[in-house]
Amino acid sequence: MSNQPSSDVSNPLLQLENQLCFPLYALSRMITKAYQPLLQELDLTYPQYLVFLLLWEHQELTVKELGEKLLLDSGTLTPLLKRLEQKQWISRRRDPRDERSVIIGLLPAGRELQARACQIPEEIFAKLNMPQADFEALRRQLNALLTQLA
Amino acid sequence: MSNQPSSDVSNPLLQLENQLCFPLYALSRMITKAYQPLLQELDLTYPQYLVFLLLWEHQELTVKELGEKLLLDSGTLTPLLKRLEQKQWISRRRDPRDERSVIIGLLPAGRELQARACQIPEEIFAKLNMPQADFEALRRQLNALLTQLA
DNA sequence: CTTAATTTAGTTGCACACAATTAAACATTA
DNA sequence: TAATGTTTAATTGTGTGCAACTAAATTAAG
Repeated sequence: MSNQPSSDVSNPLLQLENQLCFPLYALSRMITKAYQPLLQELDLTYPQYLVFLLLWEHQELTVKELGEKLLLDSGTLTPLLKRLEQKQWISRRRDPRDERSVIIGLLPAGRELQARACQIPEEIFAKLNMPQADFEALRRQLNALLTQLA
Repeated sequence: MSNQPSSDVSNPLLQLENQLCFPLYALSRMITKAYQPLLQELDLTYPQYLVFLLLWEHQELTVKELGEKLLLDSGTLTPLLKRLEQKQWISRRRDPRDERSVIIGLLPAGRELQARACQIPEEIFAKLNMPQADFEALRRQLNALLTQLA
């Protein structure tokens, strides 16, 4: 006759509250949503922004390399990259030394996006409203878990 | 003349490595992928599993309540719930006291899924291969950040 | 050199996510 | 109570994610 959540077969391990997966899933989406208004001004989606972070740093990467770094496969990347190609922000060409590979490069308009994006990290950090130390600690912890699992 | 990543305009704040968002995004997808083979045996997707976690605990919830708890809107939930209704796992009916609301309830087949799901949390925990204390600490930290931002 | 295996992108199909809009039911207020 | 505003789902359209499959190029084995 207890005043339980209303089920007598309630398994604490099966409660949303006690999952690790859910806050990861929800936080990931919330942070993506925090980026959205900033990225909208650049006409970029969040995964497209991640691709550009890599291209701004490396100039050229194959689809395979992008997939390894972002943990995304060609089923996701190919249509995404084709949309960026249509906007003339990136180039796609076969590697002449290995025709299986497609090399993604920055076009001038894509390179110029960097200047407009460079304030985004600070603006996001301000939105999060977290102490810098907590931010760094969490980032390192999540990165460690990520490389351990990948 | 330094041996930089190959760009002279490289902004550390714009490197994938230094983002908090990326490990969250990638970890979330990796954990979803870890659930996939277990959920496949129940013919469930990961977001559908989250809906059932709530329904097993609360028996009945409106679409609005599900959306508040999962941070999802009706554009995501309505088609997802209709698929579960087609499988005869849940019921969807208007609240007679407020015809705007749709009440989602468990049907017998949906309730019986719980017995088959109850080993999943342990199996996932084993896959993660993390000390229990780390798991709990991370879960609490992410939940705190989530409620702070939401 | 030829066959078999592997690697790499692309394609297809399905299920989210979410912004934007619509429509019905309910609440408020003049 | 009539007009206005709010709440709640549903709908539409776009863009991921990802499993499964295909096809072309390369490599390895015999």
